[in-house]
Amino acid sequence: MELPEAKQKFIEAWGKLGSEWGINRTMAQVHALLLVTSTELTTEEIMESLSISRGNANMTLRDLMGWGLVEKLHKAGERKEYFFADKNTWNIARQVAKERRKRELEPVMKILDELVKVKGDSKDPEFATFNKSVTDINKMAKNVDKTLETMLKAEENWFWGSIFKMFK
Amino acid sequence: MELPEAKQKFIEAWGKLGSEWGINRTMAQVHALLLVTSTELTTEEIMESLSISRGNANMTLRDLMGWGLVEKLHKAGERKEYFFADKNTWNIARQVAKERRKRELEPVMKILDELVKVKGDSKDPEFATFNKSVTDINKMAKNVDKTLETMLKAEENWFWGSIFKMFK
DNA sequence: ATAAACTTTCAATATATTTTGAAAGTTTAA
DNA sequence: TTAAACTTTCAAAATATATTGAAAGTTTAT
Repeated sequence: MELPEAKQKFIEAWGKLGSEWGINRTMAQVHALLLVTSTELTTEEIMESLSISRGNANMTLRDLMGWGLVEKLHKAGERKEYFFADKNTWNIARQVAKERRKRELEPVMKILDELVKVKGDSKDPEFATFNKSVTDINKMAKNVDKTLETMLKAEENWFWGSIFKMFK
Repeated sequence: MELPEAKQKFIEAWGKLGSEWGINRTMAQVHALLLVTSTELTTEEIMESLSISRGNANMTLRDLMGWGLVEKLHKAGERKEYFFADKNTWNIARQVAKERRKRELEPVMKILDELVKVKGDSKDPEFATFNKSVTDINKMAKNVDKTLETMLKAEENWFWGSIFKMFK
């Protein structure tokens, strides 16, 4: 397989994975493109390369910057903005974990905390079932949250090393 | 907050979280409804309770059974099918992890394995960048895969116990 | 000030996903 | 059989999400 075809395959695969995980396909594709490109790219080049419109490219790049996955730089004497992605996979994973935790896990945990407090007759099977499910899910959410917190603080080797210890 | 309102809130929250993670909202809501209901429910009751059509209820329940999150049972002397959800949170997490691993991680890993093999001139920055990104992502994917495998085999206490050791 | 170079916005449009509901299919009891 | 009770299917409709592109906005150089 030649490099351009391989890049194309990577962009497609990353786009598909992204869309399966609630990240818009174009956003994942722009990210993928920047990951496999050694130079910084302009909006123009990204539009061209992925056949997307200016508006789409602009919004997507802003989103990616909002996620902390892409940065822009200005070259001396030029007015165009150049974009590049952090290529450190560990940073990418941490950044995604950080954002999703904030955007999705936190709001759900807030609701669960409310629901755990709901009082009722523990003899009532409906209440008992509700209470058990909500309490259990709340505990798991807290475990996930703590694990993510650890991951955010951790160095890559330490983190995977710890995971591997689980295999004994 | 009263129980019916609390159930409603839970169903909404679970539906929202699901849709942010690539699981269709209705599917997550039906699952949530079954999680907080002590009795088995018929298609009719689920349709009624969530205001969804028969077709939608039927397809969603089949999907949930496909994910291994819901089962049906037949009551003696009755023709209707009754549905209920496994209420063990750890089982739910494992089941979801298992399915998504098979449906999403495996196909991506297959592509990454191909892309890692692509040969090129290591003096060419374009090739070097491509190769590094793909190789790094492949490694992380393999780590995630192994962690999931461990999780699938593990008992709940052992798994979270191991995670907690990470905090020292 | 002006205009060229560039970026951002957003209403309109296109695309993708989900839902409906009525018809077709299946099973069971009599 | 037949018919009632129930489940499944799927084309059409509704809804939600993503994309376009031209106009408006901004910045910089002259």
